[in-house]
Amino acid sequence: MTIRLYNTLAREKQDFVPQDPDRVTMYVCGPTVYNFAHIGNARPAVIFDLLYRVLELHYPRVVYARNITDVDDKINEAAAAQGVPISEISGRYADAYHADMAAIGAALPTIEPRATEHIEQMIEMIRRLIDEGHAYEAEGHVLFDIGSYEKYGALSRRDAREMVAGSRVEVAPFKRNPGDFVLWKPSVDPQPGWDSPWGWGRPGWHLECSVMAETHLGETIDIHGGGQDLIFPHHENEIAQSVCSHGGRAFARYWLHNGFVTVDKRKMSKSLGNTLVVHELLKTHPGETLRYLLLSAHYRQPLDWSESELTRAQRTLDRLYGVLRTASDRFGPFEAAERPGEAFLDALRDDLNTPVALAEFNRVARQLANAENADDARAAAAELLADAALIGLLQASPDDWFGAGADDDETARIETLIEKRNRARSERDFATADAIRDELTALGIVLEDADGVTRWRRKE
RNA sequence: GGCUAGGUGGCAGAGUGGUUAUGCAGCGGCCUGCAAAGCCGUGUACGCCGGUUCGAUUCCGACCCUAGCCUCCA
Repeated sequence: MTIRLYNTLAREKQDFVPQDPDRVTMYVCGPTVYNFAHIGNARPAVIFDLLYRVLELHYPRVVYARNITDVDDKINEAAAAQGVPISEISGRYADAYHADMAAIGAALPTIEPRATEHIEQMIEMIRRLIDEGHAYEAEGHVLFDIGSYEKYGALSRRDAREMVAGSRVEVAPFKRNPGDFVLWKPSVDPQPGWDSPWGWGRPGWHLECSVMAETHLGETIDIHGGGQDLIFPHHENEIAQSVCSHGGRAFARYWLHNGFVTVDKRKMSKSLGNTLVVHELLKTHPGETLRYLLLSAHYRQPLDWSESELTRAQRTLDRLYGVLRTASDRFGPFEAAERPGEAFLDALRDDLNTPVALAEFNRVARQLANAENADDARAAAAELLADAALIGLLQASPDDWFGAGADDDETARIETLIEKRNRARSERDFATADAIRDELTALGIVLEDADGVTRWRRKE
């Protein structure tokens, strides 16, 4: 019954106890919209959306905020390179992000704040930090003084002093401490900017998440999620900004971090040139296949992406849809149960153990395949469909899944051939029947004769 | 160098101090005119070396290997 979550702050699984059970709050770092999302960006979207769905089953109100970073130097570069305003870049890729995430079943969050709509609140937070002695102005910049926050480094378990030695970048001369980070920086002409007490400029990247979380969720939030690479410095900095501008009160109570999607065991990155863009993957694979693969490993583990793994995910889904189709024809129609199965839910409540949940899912599917009467079939299907709805799989109709892409004319042609073949079969003219089947095979159509019915599916 | 995850059967991937994960592939069988689909059966896996224990893949220690963060990054 209890939801258990691995809290990076404590480095252990803990029982999840919300501050206010009537309003659970969750914030997840969203995309910087300067390009198409890659499959690594999709992982947190899918994982935290699933967590949100699980939480919704247990609490009357869950507020999930996931930001869109629409002011950032990378957006500026892309805009400059293409000679268009930054809003065109951020608008285009925010739309693409929404379309791609919808295709893999990751719903929109409750709130999707945009950085550019919170400049006023950002300036306000900076002002508070300066007033409290946590930030200082230097050469048009405003910097956070990490020396002013004793617990800096608690999340990443890093010592700020060591970072001097480890620092591989040149430190700006006006910083008091090499680890001090920018809250506000000056803009020059083509760059976007806003008026502020410190001159015309733009906010630092870390600031927006603190501000948007505060604006929409309050000072202390229940859950904060993001990729493991954000632990340092991004999340560390968020904590510093929020705690110091909130009179020392906690920022987030449970910190969750997803592992990376890798290619050939290496983290996907622009510099390695191994990014796989969701937009492209969707041209050759259904969104559910991408989703199944994303869920097949535990969210904190690395997930090595490959075409062969995608094929496996696809085959597993083919079997699940096949079982559902056959059972529906025999005993359907089916209706989903009100709640997913308990074993399935237990797996998800245990730090979102999706591999165990999927094992349970497959077990229920086998029960459905083995059902010998309508009651057993309906019971198994009800559970399977409720599980499927929660985890976002089997959301297509089996016929669409197997016949995807077939237009009406083609469907009619295929069915005519099937009728012809079945006439031949009933006359025991197997030579003709097999010739027709071969003809269909050549068209990429596979036939299945079962329960006195011939079903067909497209085979790639 | 500092910090953090990992190393499980052919592959992917959970988990556990002593008993079947699950999926994909393979093999055998049932079913089928033959197939396909589905179902049933099948494989003594837990990096290496020590230690604790009646018993360790699971706990402890050392070692080897891999990836990640320390710089923008999901």
